[in-house]
Amino acid sequence: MQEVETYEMTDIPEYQMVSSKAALSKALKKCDGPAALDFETTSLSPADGRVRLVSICNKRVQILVDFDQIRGGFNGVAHLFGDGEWIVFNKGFELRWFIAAGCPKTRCRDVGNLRKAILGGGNYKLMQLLHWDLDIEMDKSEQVSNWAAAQLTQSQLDYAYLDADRTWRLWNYWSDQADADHWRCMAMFDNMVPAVIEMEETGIMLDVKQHKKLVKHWQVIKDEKTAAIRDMVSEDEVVKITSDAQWSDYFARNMPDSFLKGWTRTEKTGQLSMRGETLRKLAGAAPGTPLETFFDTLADFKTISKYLSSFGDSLTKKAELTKDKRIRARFNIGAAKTGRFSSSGPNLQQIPRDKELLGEHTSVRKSFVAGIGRKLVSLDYSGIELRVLALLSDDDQLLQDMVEGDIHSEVATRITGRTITKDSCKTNKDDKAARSAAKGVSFGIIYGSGAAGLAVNMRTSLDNAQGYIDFWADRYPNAFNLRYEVMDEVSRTKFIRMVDGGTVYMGAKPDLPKCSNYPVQRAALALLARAIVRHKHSLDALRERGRHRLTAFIASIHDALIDEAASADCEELLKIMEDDMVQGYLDVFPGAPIDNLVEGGIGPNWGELD
DNA sequence: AACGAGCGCGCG
DNA sequence: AAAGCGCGCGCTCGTT
Repeated sequence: MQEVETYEMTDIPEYQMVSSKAALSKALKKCDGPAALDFETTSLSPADGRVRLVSICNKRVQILVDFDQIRGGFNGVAHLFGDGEWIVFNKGFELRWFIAAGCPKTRCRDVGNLRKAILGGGNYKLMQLLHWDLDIEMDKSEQVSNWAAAQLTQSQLDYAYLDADRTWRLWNYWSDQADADHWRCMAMFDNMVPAVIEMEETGIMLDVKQHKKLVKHWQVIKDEKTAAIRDMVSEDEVVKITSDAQWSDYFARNMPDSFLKGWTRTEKTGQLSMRGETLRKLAGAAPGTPLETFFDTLADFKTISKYLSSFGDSLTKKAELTKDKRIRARFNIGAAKTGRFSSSGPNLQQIPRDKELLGEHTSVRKSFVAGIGRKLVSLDYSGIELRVLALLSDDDQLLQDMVEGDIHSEVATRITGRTITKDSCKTNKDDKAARSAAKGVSFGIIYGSGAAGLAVNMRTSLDNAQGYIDFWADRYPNAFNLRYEVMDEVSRTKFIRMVDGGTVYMGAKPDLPKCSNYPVQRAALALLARAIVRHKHSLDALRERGRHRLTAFIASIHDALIDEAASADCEELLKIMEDDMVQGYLDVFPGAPIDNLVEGGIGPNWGELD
């Protein structure tokens, strides 16, 4: 309490209160160019709240508007903002309120996105940026105060105005450093906001009954595994079977040094690693012994526990919180350093693929369904990172192998010396293993791996790994050399310039090997961004003409788009989506080959799309 | 009780 | 000179 009262008035810049439509109109006209804008609202969502205050700040105008003083409130005057250019932080928030007020075309630009265009992505709060960029400390204690109160306190008003002031200063700071390409990149991020709002508001339906059945089954398995483990190790020896640290202590106490010697250790604390992969390896090293059973059972337990804690009741509960049983996750634009999206609350980008789980086919994605009378429509860019690598590095051989066939089979064929195809992998186990190894090599190369890393990851000798790399570098010299060009650029400039015009700052002492994949990952994001914007426009145009009334954009997962639509509309929608994705790719790589670029289909749920 | 570090693991 | 990228989240455990 005391701290809030000692607020220093000298810190508050001067601003005018505006409480009439006429005064607001006059002030907005006076802005004459971009101005920072910030809302204080009575709730986080337009569905159950209203805009109480807007603060506006640029060189000419510094005002705070109380919409409770204006007839019709914010919604009655929102159209007055139609001519302006509004600088905001977290555009998704402000734009939602403009959309709800019937003004979806209001021009908002996100200062966070300008920063991302220059430094690279991240998921930051305004307070952090003010601290890092302007060395300003902000008191956010009023942020959650009651913005519906009849009489707002002076402290609330000052707080509300300050946000616009700070946003404006941040905007000036970053505009001064932006070049034309940075502005182009900022627009790429900004333009995705309407599509993201649609995805976040629509959500994806969970078949709660189906999912509960699945979770119940997992629970039975977990109970079995728990009992089996407890038969072998009592509570006296390991109190908590979910504790990796306790298992580490237990094995350190009970196993001979010869056994412990080869056990992988954790990075920071040097404990015995309890990764599933490590446990499986230990099991494999003791065939036919109780130890094999034990390590396998512990690994099984960890797997099923992961599914239960990450993809079990937490998803059901999220769905049951809503009336329509839909899960509404967030899609955070430019949240990754490379500019990729992240997803949170829940993270829909990490829902398990269908697979054999402990000996039986398991599909979590089947729990994510289309509504009644509807289907899901989904397309992926196929092998987009390798394709992008070929295009960025101008590697004709890699491009040809990507476009004309199956690159992993191609590499496998060259490495083994015998012809391997996707078909031959279906019948020949060795071919399948060789193709999988080839895949490992190509991904290793994309991620800038050396022979040592590749050897560990592929569980092969250093010589073998080096041989693979040599082969790859020989066949795809331009693609292979891209990493050296990127590292050279970073060591000279500390920045990487991306295909969309943005730059990524790698720090004063850049970690060179880390960044060789950044331009590739970023280019894949850039073409997805173009596809997202195009697709949103396509859907809006259809719906404005009264068609596709039930169609909605519901998700984007790195290289994929997902829609939900009335069954009768799906075939047409699939074609539209395909076109939007192809054109998005061509926006970034004009004239590039489009053969076999996208794949996917239509289905009743996320697990069955064909 | 709240928080951060460390670990592990799901996805592209 | 080196050298496998990018996320979010659940859990445990020590600290405050």
